[in-house]
Amino acid sequence: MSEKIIRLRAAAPSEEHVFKIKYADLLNPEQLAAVTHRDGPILVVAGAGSGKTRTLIYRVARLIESGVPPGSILLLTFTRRAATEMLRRAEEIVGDRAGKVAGGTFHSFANTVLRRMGSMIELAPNYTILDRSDSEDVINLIRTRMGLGSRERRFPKKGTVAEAISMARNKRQTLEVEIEADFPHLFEHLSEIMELARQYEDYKRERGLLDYDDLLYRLAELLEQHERARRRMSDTYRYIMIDEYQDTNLIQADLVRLLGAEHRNVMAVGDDAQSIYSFRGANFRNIMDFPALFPGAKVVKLEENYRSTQGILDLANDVLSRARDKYTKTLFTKRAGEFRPILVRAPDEHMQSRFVAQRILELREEGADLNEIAVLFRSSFHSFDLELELQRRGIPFIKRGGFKFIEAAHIKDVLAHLRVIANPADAVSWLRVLAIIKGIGPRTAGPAADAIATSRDPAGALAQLGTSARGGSQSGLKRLGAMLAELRRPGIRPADQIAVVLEYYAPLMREAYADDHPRRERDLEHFQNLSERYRSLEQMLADMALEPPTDSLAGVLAADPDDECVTLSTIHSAKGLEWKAVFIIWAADGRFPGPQSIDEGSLEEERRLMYVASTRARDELYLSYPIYMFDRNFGHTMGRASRFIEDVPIELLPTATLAEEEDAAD
DNA sequence: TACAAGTAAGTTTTT
DNA sequence: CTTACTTGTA
Repeated sequence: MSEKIIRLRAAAPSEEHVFKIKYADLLNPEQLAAVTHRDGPILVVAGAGSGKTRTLIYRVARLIESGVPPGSILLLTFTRRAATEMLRRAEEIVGDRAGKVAGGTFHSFANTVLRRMGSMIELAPNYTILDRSDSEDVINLIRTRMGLGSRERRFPKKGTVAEAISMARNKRQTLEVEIEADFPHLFEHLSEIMELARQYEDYKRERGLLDYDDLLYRLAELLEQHERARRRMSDTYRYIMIDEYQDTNLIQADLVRLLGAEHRNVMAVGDDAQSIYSFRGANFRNIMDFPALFPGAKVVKLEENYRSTQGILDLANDVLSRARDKYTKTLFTKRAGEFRPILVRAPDEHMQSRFVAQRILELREEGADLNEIAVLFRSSFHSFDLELELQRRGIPFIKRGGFKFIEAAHIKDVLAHLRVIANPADAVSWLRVLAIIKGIGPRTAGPAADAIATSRDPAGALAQLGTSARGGSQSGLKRLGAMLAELRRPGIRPADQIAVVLEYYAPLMREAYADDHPRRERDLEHFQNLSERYRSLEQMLADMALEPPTDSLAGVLAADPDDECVTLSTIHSAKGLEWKAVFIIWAADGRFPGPQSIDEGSLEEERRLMYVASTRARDELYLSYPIYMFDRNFGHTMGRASRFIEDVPIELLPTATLAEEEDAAD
């Protein structure tokens, strides 16, 4: 006869006294609801400036305080910067425990997992990550090999083909559907492009290459096909948070579904009105569909804005109110202030630049920190004239977005040498490495690169090539072989490897870029400095592909990063950031929206972009455009205000015109 | 066959 | 400014 057992349950530590942080005092009721939510799916729809980041940070703190091990929290963000910044702020609240939280972009997370578990799906752990231009190089190579693009029938450019292929994958569509919908002008080449895409896939698989899309696809493949991997992931990461959910695409949503399937502890945070990445396959409907992905998801809305003054919000709301898809959100604030944004009509581009520079100097006089000022624009080249003007007046700035340091040909050259060390099967990098040598052109380099990459003994294959090669290339190949041997020295640090490459590459570069090699040499020095942080070559290469230094080339040279400086940024790169004073330049039809955004779908996205731009400002917002615009196609034309602000009532957006100062006594 | 030099045309946003 | 393609030269 067994005795009956009565089990005692531990008292639920439900009350707030367990927590050191007084959440209720620090957060509004909606934020609090999101922060104190513990288990199960939750969607936080957070308007611009509504304390979204704050909410995420306190949720991390709260989970940690509740006894959740920091290592079992995964924070997926749009950039690594965003993740590190959030975790830094969480550390200020709960101490360095927060540093153990796993965080990064979808791509970097996928990379970490695939390096560790990729062998389960026949993926060698030393794969190389192809950035966009690498992919284009591969596509170009295959195109030439297929004999496409003869004189009679022009073939689309590699960039366009790469874009179509990537877009199809990001939207989970067949190439055929994608091309028909978004690239109708490529339709006549459909069958060739499809064959090219097939060969591109094979090429990557055979040579251990992964492009950005592969990182996501192969992680999904791993999780879908291997119960064990899926279990391990969801055991490791019990709590998942995703920031900027409106800019995820279907594969990313799939990854979230797979990662959260076991425990369903998933928090998605985003704002449908700020969806600006559809060109990357993002779909703002994703955020609406979150409750369908995780039925029973709690939904919290944050609508109170803590960032901007009412005048700025009035303009932002007005821009959004004309959107085709009506959003229910209307931002409001309790912040007092009479400031109204102003639309400045400049006679020409240079006057616009002078206005911005002058106003920046005035703001500094008024006591503003230069770090609190930003100039935003639709396309990276819109700031060229302003950059010159700022330089002329000695106003320090950094530029974000646009052409990146890492994309410069000479940096890519140096990286290619390191990449063939990390992954000898990386034929794209071999191609680059070989083509640098004098006497070797594309005709020779192509097959040679493939021979080396697929060889069991790449170093031997290279040496053999050196002896059989004709003419002048022999000595070059010999030098390359010797240099690579030195790179393979066991225990060598990445920074020293770069030093070895530079010694070899510098003379070659001086010849190849005779006109401007001093500038490029400074870049290489900068690169060498960057590399000092790394202890593993693999990590450095992955970082360079996934989270390259965000400063563009111009910015690196223009300012010491420690100094106070104005930020120039594309609107895309300004996402999630805020400044005291913001200028939006080139707010002109034909630039913003640009000439390629004439269809209704992309116009809607451009409008959201204007919304994002204007909600970056806390206290002051200036929009401007030049009246006389020079256009390559139309010559000089009269500029008009961007259609997104054209109909804004003048009370919400007063205008001003620039005039030269009268010549007073000097 | 490799490559320099010259011409013509296209140019968003990013992991 | 970059890239793609042509032409001329070694």
